Amino acid sequence: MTLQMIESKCTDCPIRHRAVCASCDADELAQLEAIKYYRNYEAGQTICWAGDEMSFVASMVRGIATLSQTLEDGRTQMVGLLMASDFIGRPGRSTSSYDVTAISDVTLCCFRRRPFEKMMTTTPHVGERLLAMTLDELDSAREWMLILGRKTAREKIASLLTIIARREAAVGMVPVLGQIAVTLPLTREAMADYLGLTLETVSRQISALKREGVIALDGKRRILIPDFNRLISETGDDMDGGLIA
Amino acid sequence: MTLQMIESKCTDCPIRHRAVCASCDADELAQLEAIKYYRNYEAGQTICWAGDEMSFVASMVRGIATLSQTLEDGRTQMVGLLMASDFIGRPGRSTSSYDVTAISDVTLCCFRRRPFEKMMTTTPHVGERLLAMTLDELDSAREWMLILGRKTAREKIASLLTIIARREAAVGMVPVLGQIAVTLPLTREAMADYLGLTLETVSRQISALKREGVIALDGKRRILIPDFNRLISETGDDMDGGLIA
DNA sequence: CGCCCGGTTGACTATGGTCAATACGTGTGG
DNA sequence: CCACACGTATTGACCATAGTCAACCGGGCG
Repeated sequence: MTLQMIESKCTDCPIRHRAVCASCDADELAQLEAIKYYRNYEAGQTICWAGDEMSFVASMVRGIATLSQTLEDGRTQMVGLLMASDFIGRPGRSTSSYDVTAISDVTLCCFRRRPFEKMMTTTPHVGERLLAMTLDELDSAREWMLILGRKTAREKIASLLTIIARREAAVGMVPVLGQIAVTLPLTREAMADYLGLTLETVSRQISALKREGVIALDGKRRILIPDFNRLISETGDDMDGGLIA
Repeated sequence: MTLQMIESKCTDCPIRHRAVCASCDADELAQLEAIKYYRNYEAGQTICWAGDEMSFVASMVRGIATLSQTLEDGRTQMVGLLMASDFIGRPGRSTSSYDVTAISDVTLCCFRRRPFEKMMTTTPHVGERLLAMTLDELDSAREWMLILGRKTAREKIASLLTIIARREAAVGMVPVLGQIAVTLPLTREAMADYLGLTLETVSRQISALKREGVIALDGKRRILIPDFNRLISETGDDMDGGLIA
């Protein structure tokens, strides 16, 4: 049992300024406070199955979870990677469209569905923030469509690594001078499900990138990136830059 | 020059009840009316390029357009198919993230960006409706991720045909008894860009489905579906039904 | 100790991509 | 009117990338 972090005050919350509540004023925050409760999940637990009734929507407070779809013959495709401050659930729909799985220990800040939906119609900031977040999600989903549809296995791996590195950087993990380290929270199989590959192909491509010095491994899950631009040049994208000079 | 359909009154508009203005009341509609204007594009014209400054957001009134992304070596992936009532543009961002191309003659109902964004903060219904539409878009993007990442070429074609058939049905094209006809507005190349395939593979798979009697062609662009369930069984999805008993 | 899980690697195969020839329909100009 | 070119689609031969099946490795834990 890892039941830590039973936060109660929104004002102390680590995701206060990035989650769906980010632009709420004190009064709105109080309303949210009244309908919220925390839930914890252990690594590997399923948060919900596609088709399940969901009595709440939620913000990810801590940990990592995946959103995935499965064909009946077992092929699965991950369609979202949820990290701290991401939103779970769809206002206006009471069943989940996807399997949601905790892949590390996860803490959710849950809001009961009905009161939350009501709040969306009465207070402007929640809906506005949710729209902005949804538009961002849509952009990343479309970025993934490009990766899934048009990139080679090697480019897919490089793209995944740069995306995770950028997200970790955005959340505030400071890059060590010159050498960026990514703790990638995914098994080879999970990466495969994300990238539309098999786990063998993922393993082979990671080995190839390692062999050629594009990345280095520290254990199985920690990846060191000696030259971020080199990695970016393997993604097939524009060398637009963004993170790192 | 096909400058038809210069509608002016929102109340007569064919997309009045499905577009971003769907849930507006009379007063809100009047405000929109004040900032709107129409634009026409011919088949093949580019509405805007990725990175372009966009001074407006818009609703598709008529026609079909595509949203696509291109890698610098020319590989392109379509990330959205816009039909009547779909929304173009992203409030809060002034440049387009994607290439938008008219593939049939298109009429847009454009709203000047600034006033539109202002309206989003002052009137609730526009933002709410846009959120609902964006959530739907996100769902279809994720459905496409599954198709792109995990389906075979044959399943991809079958999936595309069922999706277009369902959308045409939703818009009100009545299926002929037993025999559904889909007028697919896409060239083989556009289908390939949508499905993450080459145009040759698209052509081969369509020929195969025709050879086996799953579909029949009427010209190059019109596809007859004698048994919709048969086609669904080729998509790899659940036989959940939905359209047609 | 031995099992299990996650990962790596190898040998072979299959699916879809590449390159190229051909067909078909439509509009243009001699 | 026909010849031609152009854009779109079809088909074939060959090939490359990634998938399949299987063996093996190494660490953690009962």
